[in-house]
Amino acid sequence: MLAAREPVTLRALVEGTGASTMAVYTHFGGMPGLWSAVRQEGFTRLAARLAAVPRTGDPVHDVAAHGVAYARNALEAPELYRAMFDARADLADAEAADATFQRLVDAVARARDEGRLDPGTDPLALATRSWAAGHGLVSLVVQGVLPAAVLAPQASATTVALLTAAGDDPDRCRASVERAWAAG
Amino acid sequence: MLAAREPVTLRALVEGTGASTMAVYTHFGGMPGLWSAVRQEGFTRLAARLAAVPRTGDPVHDVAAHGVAYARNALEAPELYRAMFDARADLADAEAADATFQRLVDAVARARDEGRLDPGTDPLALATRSWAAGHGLVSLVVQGVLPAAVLAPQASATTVALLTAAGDDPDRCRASVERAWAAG
DNA sequence: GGCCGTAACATAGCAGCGCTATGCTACGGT
DNA sequence: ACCGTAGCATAGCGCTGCTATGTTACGGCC
Repeated sequence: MLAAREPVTLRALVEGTGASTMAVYTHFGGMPGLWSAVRQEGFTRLAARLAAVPRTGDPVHDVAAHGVAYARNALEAPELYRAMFDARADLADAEAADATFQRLVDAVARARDEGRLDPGTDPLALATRSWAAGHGLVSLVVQGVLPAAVLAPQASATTVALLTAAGDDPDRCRASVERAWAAG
Repeated sequence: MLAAREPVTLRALVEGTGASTMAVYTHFGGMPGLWSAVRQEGFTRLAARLAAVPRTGDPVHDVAAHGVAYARNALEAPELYRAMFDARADLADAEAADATFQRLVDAVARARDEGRLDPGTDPLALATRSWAAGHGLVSLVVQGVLPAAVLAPQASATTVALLTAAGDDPDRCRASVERAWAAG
């Protein structure tokens, strides 16, 4: 129904399922609970995506690969991505989202610890910066403001800029990041 | 009503105004039209903000100043910013939004033409990159996912990274950008 | 100056929404 | 064999955006 742009109403949901509207209240407690479950499903899928990113010998590539996985997850289920960051429902499952975000923080920390980034780099701050930039790009694409074709080159360029500013060698960084986007 | 987190309903809107629900249909054609007008007002205010950014002798500072104005506009009316990018209403006033965005493109082009950025810099691409990153950061802050305190340092760092990657001198860039954020 | 066409509005009521009170039904423990 | 409980179907509540209809007030025309 999300993909078909149909309004998601309680009555339309149960129609054809043989169940009544009460089933939604038994299992989800109401429409807000159902939306919350949908959002949680979105974070679960994203977490699975990021967990599937392999750890290679190139930590900068791995950081970029997290971004690729993030973008692919959003583009393959844009409605779910939009629901995840919908403003009308407060996201109470912040701990699950935080755990997922921590994977990116760890990847950044590894790139620093293995000497690709400045020793003084704050992994949390850089990961936050990268996530925010990627989120903005993905949001605008998912919403149709920007065409999907700009996502890969823009995300790639932004990642290179952020990691280069954090100390990585520009050429080496570009190679690592573009390899991640080419593979994804 | 947006600021008070109250649901914006037709009947609640006209209550106390002496008008009836029909006035909304006469002037806006319905609730979607009213939301569209609200969003357009948001873009109008943003355009006014960006138009008020003075042109100084430092084009990189001016680029960053556009970001500062963008962020201030969003933080001073977060509900309006959220409405502007609400997914449930398609934004048909894309031409107005484009005209506003063009200001940033022009600022980037000036920074390139005055020699601060690489001659091969694509102003549209770099402006898009900057806007997307800023939009992501502002969205997460406005939605309460990130604390407001991280906005200035993160936006500043991202801007420096993007403009440095485009060819500006790192130290000079940092000085220009941080001066913009300190002034804003 | 008297008339009317039109634009704007108030009123009442429509279908649809999320939600809940109530009663039925089918299952598991004693 | 019994009953307590979990789950669900039904009916209906208040509210939503919206519309059909009647009313009013203003501006152009003879």
